[in-house]
Amino acid sequence: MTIMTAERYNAREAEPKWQRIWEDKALFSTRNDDSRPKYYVLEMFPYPSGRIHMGHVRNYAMGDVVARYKRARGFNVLHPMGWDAFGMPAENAAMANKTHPASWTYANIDTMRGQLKSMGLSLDWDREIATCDPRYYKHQQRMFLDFLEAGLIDRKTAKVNWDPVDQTVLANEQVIDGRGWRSGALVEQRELTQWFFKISDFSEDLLTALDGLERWPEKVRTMQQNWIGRSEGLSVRFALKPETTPNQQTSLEIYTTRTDTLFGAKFLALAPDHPLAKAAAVNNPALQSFIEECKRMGTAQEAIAKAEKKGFDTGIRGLHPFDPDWEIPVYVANFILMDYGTGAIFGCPAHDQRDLDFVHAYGLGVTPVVCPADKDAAQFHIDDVAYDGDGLMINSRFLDGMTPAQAREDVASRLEKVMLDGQPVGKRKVNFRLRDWGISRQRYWGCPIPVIHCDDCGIVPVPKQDLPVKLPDDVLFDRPGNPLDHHPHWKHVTCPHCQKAARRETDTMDTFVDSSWYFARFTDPWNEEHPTDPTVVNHWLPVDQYIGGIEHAILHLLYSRFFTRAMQKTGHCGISEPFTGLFTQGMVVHETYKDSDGQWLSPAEILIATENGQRKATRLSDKTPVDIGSIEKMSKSKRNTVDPDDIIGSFGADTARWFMLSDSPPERDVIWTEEGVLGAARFVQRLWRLISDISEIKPHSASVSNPDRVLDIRKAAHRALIRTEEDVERLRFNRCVAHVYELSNSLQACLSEQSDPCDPQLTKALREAGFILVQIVAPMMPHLAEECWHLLGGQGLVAEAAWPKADRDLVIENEITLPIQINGKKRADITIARDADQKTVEAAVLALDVIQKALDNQKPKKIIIVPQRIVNVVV
RNA sequence: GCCGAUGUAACCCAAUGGUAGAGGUAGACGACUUAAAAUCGUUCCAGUGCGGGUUCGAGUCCCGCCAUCGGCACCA
Repeated sequence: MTIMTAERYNAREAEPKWQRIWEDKALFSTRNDDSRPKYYVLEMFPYPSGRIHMGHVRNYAMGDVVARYKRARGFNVLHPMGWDAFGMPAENAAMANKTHPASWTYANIDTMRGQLKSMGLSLDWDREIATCDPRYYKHQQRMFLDFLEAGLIDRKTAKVNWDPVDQTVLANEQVIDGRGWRSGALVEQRELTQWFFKISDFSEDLLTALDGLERWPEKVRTMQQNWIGRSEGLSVRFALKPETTPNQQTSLEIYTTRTDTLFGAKFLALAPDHPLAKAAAVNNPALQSFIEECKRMGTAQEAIAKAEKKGFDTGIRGLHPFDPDWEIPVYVANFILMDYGTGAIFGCPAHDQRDLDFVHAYGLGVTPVVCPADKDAAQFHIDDVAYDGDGLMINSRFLDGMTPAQAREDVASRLEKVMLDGQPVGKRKVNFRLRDWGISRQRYWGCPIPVIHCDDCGIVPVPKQDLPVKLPDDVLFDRPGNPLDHHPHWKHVTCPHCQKAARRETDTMDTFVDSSWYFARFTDPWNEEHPTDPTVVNHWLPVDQYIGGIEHAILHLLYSRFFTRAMQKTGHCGISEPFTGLFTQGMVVHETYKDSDGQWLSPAEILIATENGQRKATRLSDKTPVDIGSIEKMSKSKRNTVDPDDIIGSFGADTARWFMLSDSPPERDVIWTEEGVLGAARFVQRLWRLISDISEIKPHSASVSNPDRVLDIRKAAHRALIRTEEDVERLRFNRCVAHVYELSNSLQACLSEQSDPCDPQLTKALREAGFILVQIVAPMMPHLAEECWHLLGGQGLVAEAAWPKADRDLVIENEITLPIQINGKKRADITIARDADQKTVEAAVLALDVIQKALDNQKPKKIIIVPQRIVNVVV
């Protein structure tokens, strides 16, 4: 039976219609006083860059599936949206287009809000916040003052990239090959006094608490673990020959985790900004210029690590802690970081690649001290690759024959007893790689740091009743530097203490501060008095499911974890971990295209055709051939972006959402293809036709029935339902999509074999399956689902309907097919009762012809029976 | 450079250590059509990036390599 339906589903009419109905019924406005169990699902809020991109579509489609599903399952769901609205692009736009950062930002927000609304997301727009709104940043300033009072904030110097021509601080991304992106001038490191959040006070807790984050991806926990970088090592003071030092200094403290390699030491190395390096440079112009050169690398770790290893011999000589006759040269080296440990190390080239590269440049020699177990100690030597594995100690006097772990322990306990200047030479020390969080930015478009500098009173917090410290509107971007600093009067204020003339802090906060607590603000965004309401925030937090890009795996998530702890300490919330469930989604990528001149072309400018199985691209305008390039992250510079508006305009939001959820697992990258979108669009029509057909089936009056077919349909529907539940819970949306396809295929096959009118039992089963199909589709394609729900005559809206109850008994099979392997290769299968015991299975297997043949009258060596899984016969 | 990940059919992907295939795209053939699109039906295609190892059995676990991607503290 095929019922011809002439009409097509018109997404452009249907989608706005259902969106209006949802909005009129305020379906997604969440009340804080609802008694149902809470569920907080949050996607990382966007930066208002101008227009949404496909990455947003993917991210928000995923969150919406979870939100709609949990709502159907009876939860009071909080699913809010806002804007990460401070940041550099607004200032760049201001300079380029003479627009004000605020008007640029708010115009972008308006555009993007409209785009998000057209996606049909079940968001509570009543809670919308923008971090650049004084009603938001007022509370952030308040918490800054509370943190200051609680001793969670520090002021100290930090290195910044300085552009000497533009006279401004540059972000790492604005430094290209050691030069400023605008001026092209060689960048220098400069030290500025900056504000810091003392995140390192929480190092140990941030590390150990990772174990409790069971619903976080393992890889993110590992990355954070490595970032925090706890190490147990030893601080060792090397004696210096005083006559070789610039200041009669008698010792140099280094930090190491490899005390076992002490007898392989070839040099000591100082960071270029180590005090001893600076002192040595005073009367040494060559060293001074080497240090200058190091500073020109900027502050990015990547540049420092990739640079060729270079050093400068200071002439200072250290003495080996176990041998006063053993002199070791002290270098300044470009790869030593002042921020880590003591800013000084001893170098053992045989067992550290960086040290090895370094000695190769300066001919300091290599002595291996750890020999791998499978190598001969007399023969073992190091060429270009350092050995960092385990083994036994060699060339190390009293340590020879120990394992490195034993040697580390032995050296530590010996050096604890060796005294130098009345202090032990070695001290055990736990060290963290994690540094304090520098939040000062010398920029306009950020949250002002609410303090005042007074010549007499020092640093004075802005009184809380004076908050917010608002950004001035009348600023100019006609000269480099911070507009707050050269504003005619903004920074000139009177000291709250002594009423004398004083200056406002002109630094603003890192935008990561804004995004470190927005999830808490969403719980009570209307609160004018306080950042949060304790009852409300503790009811909603932690976020049950947080979804966002893997690029935030470390900084944003770690800062938010710190900030939540700081809020807890200052009474702004009662918990320490903000996100119990985390999911990191992959990127949206697309093919790239170049014309014959090597210019990037956008997908809209080309036509792709298949010739002899080969995909060929031509330019639409002049039919010239186009090179199809590699698949890359969508970016404006490569012109391989697809505007969600275009897709939503031509196919509808459901098609865009469906395609973004299908195919690739959500944590992986997804390739945006024209074929894929067309496939998704076709399925929208197919599903609509299928449901139309089901809704039009007429049962005949006779009671004849085909019970097997009825059961098959019911089984297919309930199996799809159960699997969808499991997969939504685990955010495996691509598999949910597959279940929908599978069920549609089954229903379609059944439908095409039926006569009209239809068996009444089967009619009932098909209608039941139709409803289930619509409900499992609803979180993914909500508009189409409403339309189908309506066709089937469902009560009310599918967005309000309770999730159907799966009948688990239906999907249990009594007989199973068991594959039979001989020596691990599949050779046969048997069908046997599900609950058959091992002996029955074994007898059935041995009775098989193939097994008899393979055994050739021998006894099997072994029979492995994995119940309900597989049988392997070893012959 | 360091840290983290990924690599399966022409393409995207699936597979608690247990039959390499759930699903989609593309292709081929057929039905419908004057024809095309759409639709429906049938069907072809890999031994899992490379090299070793553990195991009765490896896409999955371990070691080494290659390629690609994310992060590296002032992009968000």
